Amino acid sequence: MFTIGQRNRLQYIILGLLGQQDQTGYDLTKAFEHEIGEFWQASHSQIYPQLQRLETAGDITHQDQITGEKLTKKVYQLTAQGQKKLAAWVSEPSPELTATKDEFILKLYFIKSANDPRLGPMLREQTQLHAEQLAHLQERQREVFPNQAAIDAAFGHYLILEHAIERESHYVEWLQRYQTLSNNH
Amino acid sequence: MFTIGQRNRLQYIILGLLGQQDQTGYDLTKAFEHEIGEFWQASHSQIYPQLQRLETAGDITHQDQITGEKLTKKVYQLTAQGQKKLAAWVSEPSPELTATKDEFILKLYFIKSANDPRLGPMLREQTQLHAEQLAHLQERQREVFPNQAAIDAAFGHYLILEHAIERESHYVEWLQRYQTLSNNH
DNA sequence: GCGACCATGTAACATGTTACATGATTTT
DNA sequence: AAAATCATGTAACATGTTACATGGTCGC
Repeated sequence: MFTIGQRNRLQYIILGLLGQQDQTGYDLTKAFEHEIGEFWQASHSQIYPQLQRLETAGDITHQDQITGEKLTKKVYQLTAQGQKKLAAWVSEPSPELTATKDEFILKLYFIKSANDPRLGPMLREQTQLHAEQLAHLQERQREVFPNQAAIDAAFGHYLILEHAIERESHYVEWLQRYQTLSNNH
Repeated sequence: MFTIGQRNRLQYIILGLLGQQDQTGYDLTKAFEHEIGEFWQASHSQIYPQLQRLETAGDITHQDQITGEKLTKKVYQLTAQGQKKLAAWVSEPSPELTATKDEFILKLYFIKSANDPRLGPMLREQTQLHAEQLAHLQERQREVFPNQAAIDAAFGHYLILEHAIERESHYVEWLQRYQTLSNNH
């Protein structure tokens, strides 16, 4: 029912990011940390080899660019083939459900009784965590989408940020609903 | 911010399942397919080696049980050490956010305009998918928790099923909110 | 000159998926 | 007798994380 699949999504994300603007592996690494870090993660040790493979496959090319005296950066850009590949991926169906591997949810599964003394502290800890994440996402929304023009220019990003905010908001609400249980810690 | 970490959660889930009742690797495999498939997945090729490692570590033991003429099953059970390890894991904080790697969300990120003709079909496809999942979860809830006694006996499971239902319910609602966009397919 | 950051890689290891492999039991 | 299911494993491969490794640039 849930298939993650070995589908190498990373390559498409890189293509998508390069579709927005030419950039280096370092820039892409930063983008994964800040720009889309809420939705996908990848470290530079995955990104650099993947860039090499994409170039070999003919989906991207690069120009060397010198900074200062001799620091050589590789600025990557999509080829026509890469653009086609990206568009094909986006248009393709996504018929698979996502497996959310949430450790807290898993631990809850093994809590048998509403009177278990561990329940209260666990719920409080998660409320704290998700309330912080909610605040972070709301801050991001204010930052990235200060006006309608920003929304119109990156509508998909706006949608998924809104979705993430609502999801966290619901998560916190659900946690708080049972917060009063076992307040004895 | 999001750390998945190489924490080998599988071992704890196996301990948790064995804590509920002694069973074979085959039974555990089935449990991952049906019982907790909504929350975690693992295939038999992960489970059997992990059982061997847990036994070597002294967290579980097994008795051979003969079925029919000569089919030998290994029925695993927790040791006192395994029980301790399980309890320690549940009590431990879970301070890390879960990275939800949802391919559809990722694709949306690269949709720049509300007028993109791909948007409507994508939203409809996902609505279908998540509405089905929602129905499946609701069916599970009716099946597993037909009365208050069932809830009292597996309270954590009840909580996470409720959470998953509400999450899917919100997901569908959010998708439908933008469903009217680009109805030209 | 020093520290923070820019910039690019590889190595080792852990985890997860798909395929390969075998044989017994039960149901139709 | 055949098909479905029970039952247990290994192998090959893909993905993802942490650590190792190196050197340049920029601001103070």
